[in-house]
Amino acid sequence: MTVDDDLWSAVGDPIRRRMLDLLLIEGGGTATSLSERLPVTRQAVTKHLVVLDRIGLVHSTTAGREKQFRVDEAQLARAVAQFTEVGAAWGSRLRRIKRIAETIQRDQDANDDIRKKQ
Amino acid sequence: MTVDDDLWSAVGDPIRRRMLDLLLIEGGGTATSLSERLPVTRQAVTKHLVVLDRIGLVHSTTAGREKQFRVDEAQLARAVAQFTEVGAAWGSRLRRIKRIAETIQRDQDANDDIRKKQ
DNA sequence: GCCATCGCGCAACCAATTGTTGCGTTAGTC
DNA sequence: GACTAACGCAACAATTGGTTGCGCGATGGC
Repeated sequence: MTVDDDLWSAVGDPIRRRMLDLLLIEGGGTATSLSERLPVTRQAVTKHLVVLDRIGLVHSTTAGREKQFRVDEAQLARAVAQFTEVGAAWGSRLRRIKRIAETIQRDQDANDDIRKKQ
Repeated sequence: MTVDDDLWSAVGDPIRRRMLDLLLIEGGGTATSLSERLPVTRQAVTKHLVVLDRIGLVHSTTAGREKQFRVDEAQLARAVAQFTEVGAAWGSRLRRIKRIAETIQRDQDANDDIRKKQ
């Protein structure tokens, strides 16, 4: 499996990443409910949902006047796998980069802990 | 550290990812040398290099009429850390996603092995 | 020294993506 | 039956990623 550009670029957009976050946290949502927590209009959210739907990262079910979206977990897992794959591809110098990356990640986790305790 | 949208979207572009690949493999390169191995013109590559330079993923040194670019490994490591961070954010909410992703990755690695042996 | 050429930078232009506003339609609610 | 909530669609603007075309400074063969 080579890197899937469509999948990657879909997740590359910061708004779409936040949408996936929200859908995961709340176990689903509609264009309207998502737009209330995002700095864009409902129509913009709808367009993003079309993109995510087209590549299968989300699916929708219509109930009455609501159109509920939820994440396709298997597909999202594929995306996560791509991140690690690209990360792995980076390096004959990977070892060094990976070590640095892990340090950054550890610092990050430490900061999260501090923040959590406040 | 929250996710850095600029860093992410810089690496989100497939052409820029390939550019980083090439720069890593060959230890550097110019807009012209990169464009020879990419399906876009030199001018397009230049624009991408500007983007990568602006966020510090690459640096340039001018020598005569050539402008040599090389990757900033620390910055690239930060990018890799972001991938794992986002992956972890989704994974922590859904253990299952993480498990599936790891399975996909293992399959991927296995395929790589096979390919290598041929 | 001179001139062909190589690598770059800049500007104009085109197409796709991402956002907006405005309006129409359909499904529930009173 | 009227009101409202959720949605779809269309027109438009801004940004982004690509192209072509041109000009300029550095280099190297003669």
